[in-house]
Amino acid sequence: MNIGDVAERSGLPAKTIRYYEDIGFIKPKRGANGYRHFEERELHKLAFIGRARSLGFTIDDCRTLLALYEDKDRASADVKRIAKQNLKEIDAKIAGLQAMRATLSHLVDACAGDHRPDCPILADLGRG
Amino acid sequence: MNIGDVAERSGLPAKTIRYYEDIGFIKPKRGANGYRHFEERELHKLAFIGRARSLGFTIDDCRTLLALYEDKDRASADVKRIAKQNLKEIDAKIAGLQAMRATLSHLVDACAGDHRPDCPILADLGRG
DNA sequence: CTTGACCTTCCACCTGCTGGAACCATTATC
DNA sequence: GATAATGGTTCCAGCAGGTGGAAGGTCAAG
Repeated sequence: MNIGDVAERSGLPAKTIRYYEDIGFIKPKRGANGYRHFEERELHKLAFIGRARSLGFTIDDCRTLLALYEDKDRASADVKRIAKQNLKEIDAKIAGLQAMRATLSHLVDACAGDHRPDCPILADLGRG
Repeated sequence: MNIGDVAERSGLPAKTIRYYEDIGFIKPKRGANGYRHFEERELHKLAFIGRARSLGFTIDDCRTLLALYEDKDRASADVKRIAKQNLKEIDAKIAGLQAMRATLSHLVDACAGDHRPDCPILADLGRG
């Protein structure tokens, strides 16, 4: 497979795949023309990383997960620990966004949204 | 006021204030010793930006909001439109995180977390 | 033979700061 | 007056996680 096929099948942009090679996730062989040649195994890994990233794992998490994934002797406890930590971080992010949403929503409701210059949103931002 | 006082009173790090000068939010006068000299007005603006940032507005949003804030003839409708757009984006982020949380939480529950190598989290990430 | 899609490398840029080095100014203490 | 702590200044580099674009090589079709 060339990079374009892998991009399509993994859902990752070709740019990103090259970047992932840069940072050492994959090491595709090269053809005589210099083109990267990917095996199923690499596609698989990239798809793994793509899913992990979309679940909010950092690149560093991915490295660990990948190592665990490839180590047949690893304990599931290690993976669970990382996932739980990630879950906690997601919860914190959600809570932060919800607080932000409440404040903003309150201000939007209070704002008439008409053609007069009076605006509670700016009044709130400018208080103090 | 020197930058340290402004940092304390606005809650923004001095580094960030210098950065905000760099990108043109404020233009403090300079004393004979080269020190930045801030007026109340600048402090006010910085606090405004700080609050807007903490509500999830981008730097670019802040520019617009500040312009509206300083324009006594602006309509509150403009501000409301920006805030509503921001609210939509916050909602989308929350929804994304919640979906992510559901998937991950499900996997964490399914994972025994013992010393055996069998791990549903990795199994899920590696499917396909 | 040319067109166009695909591939390569490299370098810069994005957001929103943050850290550090190297240096000057002010103030408090001895 | 010397010294040290605490300000302030500049500039340069870097974080995550890529993205955009230029300049050029390659391949398959018509």
